[in-house]
This record gives sequence, C-alpha cells and structure tokens, in this order.
Amino acid sequence: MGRRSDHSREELVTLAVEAARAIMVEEGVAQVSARAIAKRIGYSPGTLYNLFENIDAIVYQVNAGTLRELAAFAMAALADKTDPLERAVALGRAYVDYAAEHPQPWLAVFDFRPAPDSKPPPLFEEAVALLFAVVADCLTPYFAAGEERLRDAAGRVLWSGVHGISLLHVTERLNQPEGMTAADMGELLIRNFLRGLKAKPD
Amino acid sequence: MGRRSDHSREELVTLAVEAARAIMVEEGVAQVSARAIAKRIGYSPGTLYNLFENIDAIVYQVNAGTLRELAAFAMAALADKTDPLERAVALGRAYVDYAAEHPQPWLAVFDFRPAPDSKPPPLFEEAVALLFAVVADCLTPYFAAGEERLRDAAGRVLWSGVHGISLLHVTERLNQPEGMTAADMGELLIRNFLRGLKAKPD
DNA sequence: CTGCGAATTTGAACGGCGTTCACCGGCTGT
DNA sequence: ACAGCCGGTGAACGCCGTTCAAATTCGCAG
Repeated sequence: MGRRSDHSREELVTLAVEAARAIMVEEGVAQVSARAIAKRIGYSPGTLYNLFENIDAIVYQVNAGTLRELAAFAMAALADKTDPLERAVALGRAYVDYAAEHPQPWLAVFDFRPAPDSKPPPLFEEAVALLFAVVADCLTPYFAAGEERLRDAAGRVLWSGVHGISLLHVTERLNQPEGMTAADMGELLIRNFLRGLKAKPD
Repeated sequence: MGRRSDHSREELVTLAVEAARAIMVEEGVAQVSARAIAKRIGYSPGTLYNLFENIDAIVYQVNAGTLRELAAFAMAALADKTDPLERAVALGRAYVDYAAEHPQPWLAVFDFRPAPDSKPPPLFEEAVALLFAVVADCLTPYFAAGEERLRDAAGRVLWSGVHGISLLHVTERLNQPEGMTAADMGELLIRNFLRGLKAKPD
C-alpha cells in the first residue's frame, strides 16, 4: 500500500493511544506491543514509528491520561470537604479506590521506568506536584509557620504510605483482614499519622 | 558436545542462580535472560531448562535469597533494641536501607508478578509473615487484649507505608527534601503513626 | 485531465527474547 | 570393550522492538 489518508496524523495518534489503553486494560501493560496496537487500528507496525519515537512513547501518553484521570477523580472526591483531616482522608481513599478500579493503567504508570540516561519525564513531577499542593494544604494546620519543609516532608510520607498500600493491594500482597478494605487501611494510616502529628508536643 | 559432568546438578543450579543475581545487580532484572545466564556459566540456554521449569523460576530463586538476606538484615538491626517503638523504627530503617543498598534485587522481588492463573508463590507469604511477627510484636503495647485484628491491620499498614517510601525512593520518585534521607521519612511515618495510635483515646 | 513529486504506508529483515526437542557424544555399568 | 543412557546442545519457532527501501496514493501544477 501507500498513502491512505483515511485518518489524519492526529487521528492516528489518538487511535494508537486508545488502542494501547484498551490492550492495557484488557490484558495488562505487558501485552501492549507495536504489532498488537497496529493490528487493532488496522495499520502496520511501521506506521506507529512515523507517529511516535518508540513504543514507550505510546505507553507514556496512556500514562499521562491515566494521571490526569486520577487527579480529576481525586479532586472530585474533595469537592464537598472542608475539614483538613477529612480532605486528607478523602484524598487517600480516592487514590486507593482509583488504583483498585483501574489496576492495569495505574500499575503501568509506576511500572514505567525510563532508562537512567534518558531525561526524566515531566509527568510525575507535574501530576505529583499537583497532588502535593492539595496534601500540603490539608497538612498546613498541623504545622507552625516556617515549618513548610517539614510539612512537605510529611506530605510526601503520607502519599508514599498510601501509595504503598495501593500498590500492595493491586498486586494482591496487602492481605488486609477481612471486613477491611484497602481504602480503610489508607484511612487508618492517615488518621493515625495526623493524630500523631497533632500530638507532637509530647 | 554431550554429557560433561564438570558440575553436578546442584552445582549447576547454584551457578545459574548466582549468575542471575550478578546480572540483576549489574544490569537490572530486565537483563536477566536465559542466554545471558548461559553465557556466564559457560553452558547453553537449553541446559537451564533441564534445571528449571522456566526463567521465572530462576528469578524466583534469586528473590528468595534476597528476601532471606533482607530478613536477616532486619533482624540484625533489632538485636540490641528492646523498646517497642525503637524496634519498630529500627525495623523500618533497616527495610529502607536494605532496599537502597540493593536496589535491583529488591525491586526484582516486587516486580515479580506471577501470572494470575499460576499458584501464588509461598515466598511473600512466608517472608512477610516473618516480618509481621516482628511488627505485630512491636505493636502489641499499643493495643488492648482482643484487638489483635486491629493490631495486625496496623502492622500491615505500617509495612505498606514504609514499603511505599522505599519503592518511591529506589525508583527516584520520592523526592525527599534535602537533608532528609528516605530512612528518615520512614522514621517520620512510624513515629507519627504510633504516636497517633497511642493518642487514640481522644 | 494528465503527469509528477511528495508524502505516507508497508512488510520484510535484523537481532533479541523464551522455550522446545531431536540429536549426539561422553560417562558408566557390565 | 562396548552398549546404552544421561544430559548438554543449538537450531528452530514464534514472539518482541525497530529500521528502511520500496511501493503506492495523494495533491497539485500545468
């Protein structure tokens, strides 16, 4: 064949990314391959290399969408909450719930490990920075003025902790006691950690 | 060639697992391949399939060793501690430090995802159960008799949290503030969480 | 409407992966 | 000494990512 132009370049990019996401959801990130995507969109593998530098670039696009969706989901969960503690709890629950509902895309985001020489993708920096703004906001009441560094550290700790719970849950290694969901575990972490912060002057 | 017998079957297994570990340490788990292992030990790839069902089985053996080493390292860190809080902190530090010092093998343990249909490997259950015995022990003073379920949940939460910190640290996404190590973050988590537990009757 | 250059798609090809298995040769028991 | 078995071999299969010369179609100038 030759030139076809039944799709514009942009449409093709969208098609490819959507196909990749579909494969990811249905079969896991490991099954996302150039040949599999090409077959789905009715083009040949070579075409993908006119649109993307490599397959990782496609996965990266999918991951970007996943992070955007996660952020939107988390923000929606905060919409009606004003109390800092309740906001923190809701944020944690949203994080764990999103991961549980979209395990493959969520895992793909964190399984993506750029080669050590390649530039670090701005994705995490951005998305996580956004999340941290909210977390830091929830934590502000727990710290005196001038303690922003400590507050930010606490925010990172809290996020890391909830992330760990999510990860072990999604990979089926959390083994939470029956009657308790992964989100409950996250809430346990957040409430006790923050209660510990408040009790700090001991 | 034909039969060689310059190594017994057991020696061959050991050689293969050691070679796999060496590749893992030097180049990451992704570079561990049948051909690479075979080349290192001076045999052909086919030989490995007389010894192991597949390559995952070799990685699994390496991971088993890693978990044993991690457990030993953690236990050693506890040897001179008696106070439950200090034991918990020391355990967390040991976990984070071990991961930081052996990033590739440690990552390989958690990157290993058995196919959903295959039997879940007893490795994690075992190793983590051992770790939990220690964690639960540290947490006992924080719970009344009859609250063992809650205590165990708290133990899992704490481990998950420290694990998350380790993971994000090793994959360079923790972004801790300067002057603060990943182990410090773990300690922050543990101390505040446990202080929160103690303060529970609020 | 014709023809041609440019743009785009293709798919064979390369080297690598896990895995299989028919073959072959050295070891061992007789 | 010799047969037979054990176990190592490596070519082969079907995947993977990636490249690129060739083929084809599009759009435009004349």
